[in-house]
Amino acid sequence: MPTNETDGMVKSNGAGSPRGPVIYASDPWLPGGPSQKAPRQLLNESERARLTAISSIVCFKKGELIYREGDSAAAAFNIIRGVVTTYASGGHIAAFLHPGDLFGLSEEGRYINTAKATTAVEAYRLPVAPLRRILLSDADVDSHVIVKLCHELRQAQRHALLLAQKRAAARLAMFLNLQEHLQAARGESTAEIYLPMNRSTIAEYIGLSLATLSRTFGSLAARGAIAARDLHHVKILDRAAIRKLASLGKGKRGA
Amino acid sequence: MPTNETDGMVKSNGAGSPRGPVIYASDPWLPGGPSQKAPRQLLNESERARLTAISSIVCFKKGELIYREGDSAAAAFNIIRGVVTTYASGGHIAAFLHPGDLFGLSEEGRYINTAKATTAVEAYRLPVAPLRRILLSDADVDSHVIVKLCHELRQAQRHALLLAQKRAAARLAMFLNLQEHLQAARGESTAEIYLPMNRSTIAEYIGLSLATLSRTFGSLAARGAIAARDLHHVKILDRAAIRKLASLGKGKRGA
DNA sequence: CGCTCGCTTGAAAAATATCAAAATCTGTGG
DNA sequence: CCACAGATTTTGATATTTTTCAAGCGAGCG
Repeated sequence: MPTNETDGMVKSNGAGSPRGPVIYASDPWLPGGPSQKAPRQLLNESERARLTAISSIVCFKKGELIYREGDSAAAAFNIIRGVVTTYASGGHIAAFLHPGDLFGLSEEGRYINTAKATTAVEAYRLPVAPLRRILLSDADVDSHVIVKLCHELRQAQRHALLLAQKRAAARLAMFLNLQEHLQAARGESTAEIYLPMNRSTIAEYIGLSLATLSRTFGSLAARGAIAARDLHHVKILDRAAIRKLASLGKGKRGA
Repeated sequence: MPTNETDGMVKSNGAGSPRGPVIYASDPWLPGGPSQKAPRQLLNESERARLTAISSIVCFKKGELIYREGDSAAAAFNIIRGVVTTYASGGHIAAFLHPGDLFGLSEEGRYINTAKATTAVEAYRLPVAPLRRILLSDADVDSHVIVKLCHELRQAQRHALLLAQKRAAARLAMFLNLQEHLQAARGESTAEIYLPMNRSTIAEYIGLSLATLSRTFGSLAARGAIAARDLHHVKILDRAAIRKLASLGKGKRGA
């Protein structure tokens, strides 16, 4: 068994299941506070129906490996519920994926990164062969893929922007902003920021040591900028402070 | 005059000019040393002819601003000669663009970043209106755009990977590797790495202060890992050392 | 010639990494 | 529901690294 990519428990795609694959893409980076603007669903009914026909639903337990870099890519996934983390070669974290996100795509024959379930995950599993047939035959889906890629590109660029910050507090502030905007883009409440991943995962994502990240959380809380209900729920108390940290690294440098 | 986007000197698109727009995309991240594998041209003759028909050739002087974030996007560009640097909002550097690269695209109505000529630049200028017509009418070009976007996405992810490194030497080593691979992908010689941008630009790109970057260059040279012919030409002497630095941050941590 | 701009170098200060121990959380089994 | 074991997170002390501020150097240019 070269991969455990099929290890996820398979549920029948029957009654009571969601209505079919959903792909969201919208620009979550609106200036100012997060907006509740509804995300844009990229697939129309007919496209969704065709994708549903070839898909099954799989579940992964928290922490479970979904696929490993280099495994031959048998399927792509579309998240229904939960959060997935992808790791680039070298062990660094490439992205956090949420419901509506698509992953396991954009490789040629083999997966180019490793995917792990950060929380319990439920997802559509889309076998590549039929998926490719659909993509090739439908020009509309093609253009949706373009939109999705632009979306991911912006994400990656924001990640780079975050990592280019020199101060730990600036990185964490940008990270929190990012999560909040993504939440808003998904149509979820932004009363509180939900951080499904654990501290070491965040530390890796924003390029800090675990100890420094912990201290930085503490320092922001001590300053009254944020309040942590528990390890996975943070509230921004002083938005101006967070924004200032995030925008130009503690506001020392002139704009 | 809301934008100087048309300030570049316009050359007649006549005899002696290159044969038409060229878009390259290939995976420059082949393991091991750089390869001389030829880059893949994405456009066929007919596509190129149609793009040529709507394009003019423009030139920009070294340091000249090509367009600014927020300007209304009148045209995209395809580089013939020279290097362009794009700046994300906040002044951070998003990417370095080379001949065969396309930029000024993937915005909606307005440019989302700022582009500046890092060296003297010659480029095809593709007005958006006719360009859009071509893209909409041609499914093939569509799929080429997808390939190109995947390419840019990988680039951005590598940039993030680079920035996630904690030690300055590791970042610089990754940067040099990256430039070398890109050179190889473009079919240029890799006897020497050409760095068209100045030191502060590199410093921004890899998220270090100018002083630290300078010291790190010096330190790598002192260790015999690299040799700098001048500020824009570097040779890797000890490839193993560079690779070790680039792969796991000085090799302290187990794989 | 004197200028500015870009790069290097120096010294001190600040920030972060590292190593290690204590505290807290999570999930499991009784 | 409680107690326990293992994993995760916080906190502490110290060592490195990087930033910062400032001064020098050199090339290109008016």
